[in-house]
Parts: sequence; C-alpha cells; structure tokens
Amino acid sequence: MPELPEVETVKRELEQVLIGRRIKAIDVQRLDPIKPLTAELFCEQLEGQTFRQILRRGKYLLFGLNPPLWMIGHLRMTGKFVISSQKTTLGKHARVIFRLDQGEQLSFEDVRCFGTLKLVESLTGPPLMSQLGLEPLSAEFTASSLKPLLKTSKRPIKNFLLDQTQIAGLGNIYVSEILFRIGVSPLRPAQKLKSKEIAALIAATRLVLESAIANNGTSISDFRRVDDKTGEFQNFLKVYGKENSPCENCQSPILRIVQQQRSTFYCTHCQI
DNA sequence: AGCGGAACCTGTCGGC
DNA sequence: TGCCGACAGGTTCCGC
Repeated sequence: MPELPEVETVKRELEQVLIGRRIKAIDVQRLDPIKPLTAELFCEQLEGQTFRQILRRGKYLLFGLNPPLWMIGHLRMTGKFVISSQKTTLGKHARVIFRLDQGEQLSFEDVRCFGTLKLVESLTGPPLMSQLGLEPLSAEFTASSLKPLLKTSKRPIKNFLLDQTQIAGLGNIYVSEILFRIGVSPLRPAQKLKSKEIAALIAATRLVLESAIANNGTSISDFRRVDDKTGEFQNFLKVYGKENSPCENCQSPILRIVQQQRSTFYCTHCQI
C-alpha cells in the first residue's frame, strides 16, 4: 500500500501523539508481523520502553525507543498504525496492540499480514538500512548522484525506479505519475535517459512526493491516516488507475501494461 | 544483470 | 446467490 508520502504522513501524525509515551503492555494477536521473534520475546523487549523519536527511511518507519533499541516497521501493502483510546474496540485486523501510559493504544493493523515489525539495536547494520538507495527528498538526490546509477542499468526505467536499492521510497503509483509528468515511457531503458530528462526526473520526483505529502498521501483502497481520515492526493493522479481515460494533454486513452507483474499506466503518445 | 514466476495473506470486484 | 479469476500502494527468493 503505502509509498513514501503515505509513510511520511503516518510518521508525522504518530510523532504528535507517541513521543514521550510509555508502553505498558502489548497484545500480539498474530505472529506474522513479528516473526521470527516469539510473542514473549517481542513483548519482553518492548514493555516499559518509551517512544523517543520517529524517523522515516524510504518506506520504513523507525521508532526510537530507549537507546539503543529501535522498532522498524514496514506497512507493505495493507499495514497501518491507528491510535485510539483503550476503550475503543478494535477490528479483526488488529495484529499487534501497544497499550500506552495515558489511556491510548497504538494498533498495528494489517489485512494481508505482509507488514513487519522488527527490533534492532542499530540502524546501520544489516539487513535493513544498509541496502536502501538514495532518499529522494534529501540533498543527496541530485543529477550527479543519480546519473551514474541510471547509466549502468539497461532495465526499463519503471523497474529501475521501483528498485529500493537505487532510490528508496517510490512505489507503483508515484512511479507512473512521475514518468507521465516528464514524458518518458516506462519501457525506456534507464541508461537511455538524456541529461535533460534526468534533471526533469529529479524535479518531478520532488514535486510529486512533496505535493502528495502536502495532501496527506493517496487513499485509493485502504490507505488511511492515523486518525482514519483519508489522504487527498488521489484527486491529483493523472494516469495511475486511469486505464482508457483520456490523457489530459492529448486525449488519447491511457494504456495499462504489466511490468514486473505489476500494472503500469501511461500515455503512449505523450511518453516516449 | 535482469527477467518471469511464485510466495507471503486476505479481501473485493466483475463476469457468468 | 454462488463460484472463479483477476487484481491490490510491497518485498523476497528461486531458476533461467
């Protein structure tokens, strides 16, 4: 489900309520998110801990607890964090529930059970953070850092942009949107992008991601914010999910194709 | 290197 | 109403 803007939206909302809160107890309803840890070991390490800070890297949420402990969350397709009062009865998709010290609860909910919660004592060590690529909203995301990566890759640019070890945080929706905005076909080999197009790619990536964050992300099927409100960026999508709709530039129908077993939407006339 | 396919799991939607 | 296949914002592993 969520890509960088949705994860960033969740991060900002969680830090409003979570910083300084202590974990009093944990209910593990399903083991999938915490595997391979047992419920006993997971709870034992976290109970009594206080949330100190929340960071985001790519699509990962990093919960800083009492140093050096971190809980690294990944929402995958349908994961979400929900804050509510402990008086609230949670739905059947609540997988791990953290009871906090002021009557609130943090619930990790996940229909498909792909999401993960992992405990680590360092953010630099394997297997997670060390293999993530450029952070697209950081100062390091420039033509000079991206160009050498593109030039060595023959893959279609869509596949390249989805590769988290190259750029961390883009997913299926935003890649289609970004490529439409720069007029580049998702099928074009990465190394065939011209310097001008690389510059445009960087600018469009920043613009689309920042705009999506400003609109609290995209809610197409089940992304919801921490307070269960929807994001609004779905109102600004130009190609994603718009098969057969007229392109807003040239009116020709938006095409849906499959790359890496995933839908790609684009305009064959405007994107070359 | 990079592709296709399957797997992880559950739910929804459209067609017949 | 019911069944069946396709599809879903992600990642990883395996074989070619």
